[in-house]
Amino acid sequence: METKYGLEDISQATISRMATYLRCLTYLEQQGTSILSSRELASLTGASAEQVRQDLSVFGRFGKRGTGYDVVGLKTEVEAIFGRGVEQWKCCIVGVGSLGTALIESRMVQKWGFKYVAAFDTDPHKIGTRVERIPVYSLDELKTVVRRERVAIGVIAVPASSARTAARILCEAGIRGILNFAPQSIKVSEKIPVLSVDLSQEFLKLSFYIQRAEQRARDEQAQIDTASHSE
Amino acid sequence: METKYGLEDISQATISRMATYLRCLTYLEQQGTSILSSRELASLTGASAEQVRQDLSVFGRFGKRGTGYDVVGLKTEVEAIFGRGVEQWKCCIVGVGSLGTALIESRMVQKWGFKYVAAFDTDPHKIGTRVERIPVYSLDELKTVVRRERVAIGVIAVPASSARTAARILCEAGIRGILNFAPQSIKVSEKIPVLSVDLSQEFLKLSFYIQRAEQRARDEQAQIDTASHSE
DNA sequence: CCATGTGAAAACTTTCACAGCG
DNA sequence: CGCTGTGAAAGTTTTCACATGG
Repeated sequence: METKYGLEDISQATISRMATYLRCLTYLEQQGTSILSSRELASLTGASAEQVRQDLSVFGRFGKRGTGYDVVGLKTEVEAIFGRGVEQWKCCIVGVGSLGTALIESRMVQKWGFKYVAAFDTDPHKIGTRVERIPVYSLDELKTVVRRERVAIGVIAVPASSARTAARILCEAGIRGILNFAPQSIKVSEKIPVLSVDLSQEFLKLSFYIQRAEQRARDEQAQIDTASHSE
Repeated sequence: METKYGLEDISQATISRMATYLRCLTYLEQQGTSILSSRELASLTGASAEQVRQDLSVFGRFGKRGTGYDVVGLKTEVEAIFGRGVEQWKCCIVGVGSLGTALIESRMVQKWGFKYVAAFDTDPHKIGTRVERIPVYSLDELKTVVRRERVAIGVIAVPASSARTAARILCEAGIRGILNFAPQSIKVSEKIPVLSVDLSQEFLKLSFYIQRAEQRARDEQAQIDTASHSE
């Protein structure tokens, strides 16, 4: 039951893959699968089998040689790595626009031990209402509420122009980490982790990959044409 | 004006940073900044100055030695790299739940040359309505509409259990790329790029970083305590 | 003199190959 | 015998150092 690991020197890529493994393990558990090999987990997640083993070995030895991994056991270990069981992560949302509302409504997050306890906005029409039972407060109340409720994670879902102000207030309130959905890079104290997700950037990246894929297809076609021509 | 580049062998990390540079350049253009150095762009984006120069050098030589980069000129070049100007990217959304609606309502995407032209759902109450002027069709009509409108990008915003079906239908309709917001890995033909964004995974990652940051802080504090004790 | 652009070194990540164990 | 766990090799990315040119 020892899950001893120095939390340092673990690459972002490893953490991303660990999160993906966890999602797959949950799915497999629901399916009733009890044992799986690194190869199977690899093919489900798009990684290589060696990479799966390497990633897991950073945190401990969870498998049985000759057999593989116990799905439930490994899932429990990976959940522990992500802090599940240690605590219920209380979250708040700053910005109750369509994205903020969507984030609250998508209950995805509850499944992993996260829980929204408050939302904040500057719009007087929204203040005092509730979104899925979560009360919407004025931004002025943020510090008080975050401190009182001991909110751990602040989710920024405001326009880019207000993002930095939101981050500053959250930090002053003693937030422990920030998830930023505004298309604006955020700088706070080194001690507060900030993770930014820029949805429009994903569209840009995809359009690049599309162009590249289509360019490759054209190149291949050209090669086939040349080959058949020289026959 | 030459923007010649082999679109191959460019790392995902470089593309992500390029998208971030583009966001900053747009911001700087609005601010009225006309010239900037690699160092300034680096500090705005969190990369290093060398990395900025290395990234840009993959695509061409856009700067003036001793001076820096012309904001508008560089922005135009980077936009071209992402396919801006080449075409208006037509998008469709599969799944008009809160996330799908939020994606349509957040106009962020229009700014970069993307445009929603259709949405699809299986809910009879939604079919025939409009979300921000975008018509909602039945999923059965997807192939016809995507082909007719020559939709380039399909955005999946359905629950995990329906994601693969959605992807399959999109591919059959001749979509050129997929942006997947469902917490489910998607496998399609090698030729169709798929980019997945799993929001709940971001929460998990953040909780890991919070634990690590707090562990570090405790370790540092312990060292200070030890040091002062041995005095 | 300044900041870019770029080979080369350092650091890091992934893959390989196989020892070790159920 | 099969699959994990792991050092070492191969490959990739980042940083360094400096030549180059406005």
